[in-house]
Parts: sequence; C-alpha cells; structure tokens
Amino acid sequence: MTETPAPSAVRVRMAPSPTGSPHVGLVRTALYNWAFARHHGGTFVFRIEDTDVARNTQESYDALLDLFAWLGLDWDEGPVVGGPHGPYRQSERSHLYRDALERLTAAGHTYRCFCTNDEVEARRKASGSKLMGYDGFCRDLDAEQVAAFEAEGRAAVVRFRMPDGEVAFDDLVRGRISFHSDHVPDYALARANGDPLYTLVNPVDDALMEITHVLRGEDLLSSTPRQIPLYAALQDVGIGIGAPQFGHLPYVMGQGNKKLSKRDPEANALGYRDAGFLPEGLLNYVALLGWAISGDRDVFTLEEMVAAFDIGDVNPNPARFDLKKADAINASHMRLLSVEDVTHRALPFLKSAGVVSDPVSDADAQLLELAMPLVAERINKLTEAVDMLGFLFVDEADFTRDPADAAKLLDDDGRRIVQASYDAVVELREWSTASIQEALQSALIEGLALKPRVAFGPVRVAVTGRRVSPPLFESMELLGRERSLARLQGALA
RNA sequence: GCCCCCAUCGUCUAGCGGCCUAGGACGUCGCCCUUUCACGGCGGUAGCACGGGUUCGAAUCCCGUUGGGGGUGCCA
Repeated sequence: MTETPAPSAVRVRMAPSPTGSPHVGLVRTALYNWAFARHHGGTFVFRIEDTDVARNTQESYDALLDLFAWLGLDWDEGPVVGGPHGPYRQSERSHLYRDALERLTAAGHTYRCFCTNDEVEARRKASGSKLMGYDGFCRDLDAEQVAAFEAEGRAAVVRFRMPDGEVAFDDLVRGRISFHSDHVPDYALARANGDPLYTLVNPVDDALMEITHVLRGEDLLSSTPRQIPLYAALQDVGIGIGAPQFGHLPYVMGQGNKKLSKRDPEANALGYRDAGFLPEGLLNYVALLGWAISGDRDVFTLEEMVAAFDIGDVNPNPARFDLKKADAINASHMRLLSVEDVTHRALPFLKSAGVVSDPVSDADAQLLELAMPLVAERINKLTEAVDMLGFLFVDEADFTRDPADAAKLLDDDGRRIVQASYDAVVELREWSTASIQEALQSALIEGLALKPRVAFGPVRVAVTGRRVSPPLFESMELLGRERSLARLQGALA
C-alpha cells in the first residue's frame, strides 16, 4: 500500500496526555517509537496532548519530563528543545485546529449535527438497527432544516462526513486490517462550544508535524478507520500528505485479564526509579513486552536494541507485566555496572536515606569506597545499598538490630557464640579481615565445633544488626576494632 | 447485539512448512559453591486452545469453534 519512506524521512512521535502519573505502558510505547526513529536515523517528536483542560495538571507534565530525562529517551523536537513544527503543546495550537476545521468545512468534509443523544437512541430503537454510534441523520440537512434547528436554539457539533465503502490499511504489526464504513459512524470533530476534540487534533497535528509512522496502543486500533479518511480530507484541503503508516502495539496487562490500571502501583513508571531500578533495566524489561532481540537472549543495551529493532518483529499479543522478571532483568544490568558506577548511582539513595552525609564528607566517601565493592555485586536494586550499608555509617548511639533477626539468632546459644567471638578477637594485635577470620574460625568452628552457618549468624546480627549483610570479616575490619567490640558486647546485654 | 484484534510452558517469548520428540528467559523444584544474603554453576518442571482442511510433511498456511481483549461518546 504505502511505500516505506527513505530512512532519513522517518518521523515518529510520542504524544502523552499530562494526566495522572505516567504509566509503564507509555514507557513501552515511547521506547518502541524512539528505537524505531533511532534505528532508521529518523526524527523523534514529543508532543503534549493537553486539549482536555479539565484533566491536565502541571505535576503530570513535569512528571513526563522527569520520566523521559531519567530514562534517557531524548527527543529531537518537542518541549524544551523546540523545533520547526512547534508549539508542541496542543493547548497552544488552537488556531491551527480552528483553521483546519474551517478548511474541512468549506470543502464539505464536515456537517453540523443538531441531534441529541436521546434522539439518536430513539431512532435506533425505532429502526431496529444493529449499528451503534451516530446514524447520520443530519448529514444532508437543507438550509431550511438547519435554520429550523437554529431557531430552536440548538447547539451543533461538527461531524466528519465518513466516505462510504471499505477502509483498509496495512498495520505494521498486525498486517492487513479492514473495516466497512457502515461500522464507522460520522464522528464529532468539535464540541458544540467549538472546542476541537482529540479526534480532530491528533490527526491534524500528525499531519502538520509530518509524522510518517504512528506506533500506538491497540486501544486506538478501532479509531484508525475513522482517522484514515480524515487524513485524506486534510490532504485535500492542503494539510499534510495523507495518512501515516500505523502499527498497533499490544496491551500491557496486569494481573488477570485486564489492562494494567493506572491505579495499580506497578503501573507507575516513576515508581521504578524511586524503587532503585536502573533506567536501562526498566527499559530492557519493558522492551521485552512484545519484542525479542533474539531467541536466546533477553538482556541487552539500548544501543543493541536500536540496531536490532524492527517494528515488523513486534508480537501482536497482549503481554502481562511480571514484576519478578523486571527485577531479574534489572539485576542483570546491575551486574553489568562497575563498582564505581553502582556507587555513583546509589549515592542519591544513600543520601536521602541519611546513610551518608549530604554533601558527602571525606570520611563517608572514603568508607563508601571501601564498602561498595562488598555490596555492589550482591544488590539487585540501588535502594538495597541503603539496607546493606546502613550499619557501617550509623552513629553507635543510633545503631539498632533487626528485632526479628535478633530474636532468632541472639538467643542463649547465640549469645554464647557472641561471647566466644568477643574473647577470640579482643586481644587481636592486627585488626584485619584475615586475622579476624582466622581468630573466629579457630574459636568457633574448631573450638566449639560449630558449622559455619550456625557460628557466624549470631556474630553477624550482633555486628551488623541483620542476618543479611556484606561479608562478615570484611565488615568487621571496616567497622574497626572499637565499634566491632562494642557491638559484640552490646549483643550480650 | 454489531465491528475489530488476539491465541506456543504459570509468565515474557523464539519459531515465519521439513533444522521442533518445540529453544531461551523469569518463576518454581533439587543439587553444588559458600562466613549470611545475594551472585555464580548444574539439573529438573511445564506449552503449540479445540475441530476441520491444504500439503509428501504443519506450532507454522486456510476455514470454523471456543476463549480472551478492545471499540461502539460533544474522553484521550
């Protein structure tokens, strides 16, 4: 049908509405569009669809910018960076929609409709029609009838005059899809008060911004047959160059068989940042919801995705969002990072949790540099660094032990082990990982004939406050003799 | 109701007529490594919704059934 444009001519966009907090489904759609643009060396446009003034919020707009900045999905045209097709917020483009509407009307592509919903409904019942939606009653009103309705003081919406026949297109992910216009009613382009609707502004902006490919959610699939004739009508009146190519992406599902709801905490995209996800981890996981880089691999970089991404490879079935797998993919990316990188990225979390001072003191920085290698490999999210390292930085007065871990491991037997440990290391001349290990091993494993896991559990809780911690002997070395001894002593009280 | 979309392990997927007694990953189970947790390693578990065709040959093509989802607004 439509020829694939020359690579450099690819222009795609993401066009979210600033309502509520950004959804992970939006991240997936944005990522596919972005990867498509980058793969083809095209242009990625960011447009804000804020025509519904009642629902838009500044917070939501800010959240969108935050989100994409964090993810690193950069746009070539849009808010902040500008571009030749601006402005990029629909609320600032009213004149363009008014002009488009006037031209369409002048060319006979629209008509005014005075019907109320009740009247349409009543006619449907009377006719016994199976078709839903508007019935086209006002399509061919003559001047006299229009005057009569106006005399009644009725307001009129502007409807698009759908051409009769079949509307077919080749969906980039689903193949050929066709609808008959009988099932695509004449739809409203503008409210009775003159405000343009999404049905108008979305195609008008895509036409004006010369968008060549529209990759969007499956929920818009059934509005495609009404948009295609509108693009043709717009072209007819000198706006744009006809319809773009469409690719309808599968839903991102939540639990059960329902779309991941905005209210579902898993749906909140920025929540992943706050939970300590790496942007590349989230992006990689989300990419997997409908696309695979190959049959035997699912961890990859953005660059690799850009090189490999083909919209024709996108799977049309709905995908369920699986937090466990998202965690695992993120963990894989954590392991790809250098210790320095993990440290750098974990720092904001350590600061805001109060683990290290802000700004970081020299002492904290030094300790962090020694401690991070011990935990970088064993954490799966940046936030876990907070739990792992807290015991090292906390003031002795504020040091506490996990009550459950303490109750379980610091019972009578546990305290005996802690006492033996204290005795074993208190006289140590050199306070190092190796000497501590040697002393404890000989006292507990050989001396008391304990299994390592039995022996070191209580010591670990005594010193770090948790059953889960960085390696014990290393931790004691970093903690230092005084504090280590004090904590062993404290666990006996 | 009508229209449209979808259908491979519990989940995400590879597969685009023979390489498939269906591969990978997450999960799960077992084992190993081990100073905890984690990491890592090894192994197991489990699937082509159903019925007809087409074909020498079907997970792959066609039709139907069933099941799921979406749409059917002066929301986006």
